[in-house]
Amino acid sequence: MAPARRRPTDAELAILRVLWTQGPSTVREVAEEMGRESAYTTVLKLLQIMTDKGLVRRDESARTHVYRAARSERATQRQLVRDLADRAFGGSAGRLAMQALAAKKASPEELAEIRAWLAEREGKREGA
Amino acid sequence: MAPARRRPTDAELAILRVLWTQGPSTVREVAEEMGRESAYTTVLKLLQIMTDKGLVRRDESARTHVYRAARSERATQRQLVRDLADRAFGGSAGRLAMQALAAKKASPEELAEIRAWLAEREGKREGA
DNA sequence: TCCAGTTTACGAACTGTTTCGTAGATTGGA
DNA sequence: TCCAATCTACGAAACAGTTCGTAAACTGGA
Repeated sequence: MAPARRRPTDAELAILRVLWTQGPSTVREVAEEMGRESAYTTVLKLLQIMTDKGLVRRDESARTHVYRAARSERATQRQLVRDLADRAFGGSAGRLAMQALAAKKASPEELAEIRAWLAEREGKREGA
Repeated sequence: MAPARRRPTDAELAILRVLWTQGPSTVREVAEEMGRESAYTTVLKLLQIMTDKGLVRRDESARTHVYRAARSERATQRQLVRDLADRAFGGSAGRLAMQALAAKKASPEELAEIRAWLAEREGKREGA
């Protein structure tokens, strides 16, 4: 069977964030982008481990390997949200959303987006 | 200075969930509630560690100690949401909320709550 | 009093994560 | 060709989290 998908660790997530925003990158590019907080070989090792785990894919055609995220930011965020909902909100993503809105001021744009989303959903619901 | 507050680990969160729903409890009560998945002494050890970390408080007045969560479910949820927003959503709790709504079907009640919350906020905004 | 049962304390093993040093391969330019 | 720079691979240490066995303290009832 497919291996259970564990959530990315903190260090892994930090790297994935770079890959999502910068696109496919070399070890050096990732390390550079992460500032001087972690040594080059630390980033390398992480990327190697992440390759084994299937979190990133590696293009070895050139001497300097190029890594890219195996799953989209979107999909990973979903996974993490689900996971947190299960662990701390009794599985209710709705309650999680509420807390998220209450926890930090969301920008007007975000609020508008959410309203739009709710409105669209409302429309569907009426149709049913 | 105050020690940095790390987020509760998985096992810790599982115990906190019991304490939040059952109220102050003994080791045995917690262990019982968690089913037979973890041995009694595992729960005990966790609660001892959590006491050191300040995640729970221990009443030692009786021979059998009674533990209670040090922080409310609400506050802990907020912390976890903030943390996840920082780690995976560029600090945007609003985007996290969006994903939460998209990730799993929220119940009609939850959606209504969110609408109400947004409406109230809308009112405040208009006043400004 | 004595014992069986319950409790806390402690330590140790095991797993997973993170860190980075060192070694060896490869490359391009002087 | 040779060297300096750059790269990957690997191992090991440091650390955190989780699990549970064992031991010792305490309690209440026979």
